[in-house]
Amino acid sequence: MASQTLSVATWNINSVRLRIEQVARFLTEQQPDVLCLQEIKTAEALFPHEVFEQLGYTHRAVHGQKGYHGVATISRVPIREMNRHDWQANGEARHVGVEVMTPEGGLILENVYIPAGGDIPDPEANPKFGQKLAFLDRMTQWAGTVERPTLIVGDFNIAPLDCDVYDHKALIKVVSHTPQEVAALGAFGAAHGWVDLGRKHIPAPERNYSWWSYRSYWRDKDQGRRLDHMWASPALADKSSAHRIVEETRKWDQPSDHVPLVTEFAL
DNA sequence: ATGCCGGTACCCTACCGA
Repeated sequence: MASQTLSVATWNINSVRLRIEQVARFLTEQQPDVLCLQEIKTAEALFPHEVFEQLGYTHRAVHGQKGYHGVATISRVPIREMNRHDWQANGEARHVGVEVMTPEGGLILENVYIPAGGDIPDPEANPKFGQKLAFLDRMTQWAGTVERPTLIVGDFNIAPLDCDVYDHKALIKVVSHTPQEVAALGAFGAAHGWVDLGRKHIPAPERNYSWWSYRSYWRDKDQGRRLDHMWASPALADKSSAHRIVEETRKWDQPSDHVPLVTEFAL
């Protein structure tokens, strides 16, 4: 049987309703088979299902909530929703897991929105930072139980490598790049042997940003960070054939502060 | 180096994002 290709995208859209036309443009131009969205900022009742339906993305798993957070996985190949983990243990909608049904036996696709963690990198002084670390701990416990080929994607809100930020020394105490978060993400990686596809295909220290602040002085000076990730089980990672960052979306009118990533697999 | 930008909810200011 001829091998099939599957392309998977992830994008923190920062309100799917406000930017539904940008999502439609992205899908039309990039043609991913599956798209994982984060920060949809809507309950499922107001999710723009009809737009995706018309574009051929007839399979959807939406874990939304009113106003904040929320994730959705939409697909033009069959998917089956598996679960909605609450790794922050407070009810926020930050995960949806699906099985992507392919002729080759399928894969598990986990869509996550890891908490940002507030401003102060100290769990005693800042409960949000503690919640971020607790989320990573629960994710790590879960990773040790993964048995099927799995792809975990989304807004990790951590830039792990020195070259994942524009100035390592300047950001070492800034939440998203602190040693404590980087170590917690490293423990997660080790728990399953995840392969960081962004760095498989765009090796360090090459520039590989996925987020730029809305503050103009950061945008203008290209002071970005690599906060968005696609990590694969080892055997699945061997099948990734191409990976790209669609940076142009950051220059569209009223853009998200994150840009999409796309990985293609030869299954 | 800074929510100064940008979003939602709800009632216009508060809260959230990283």
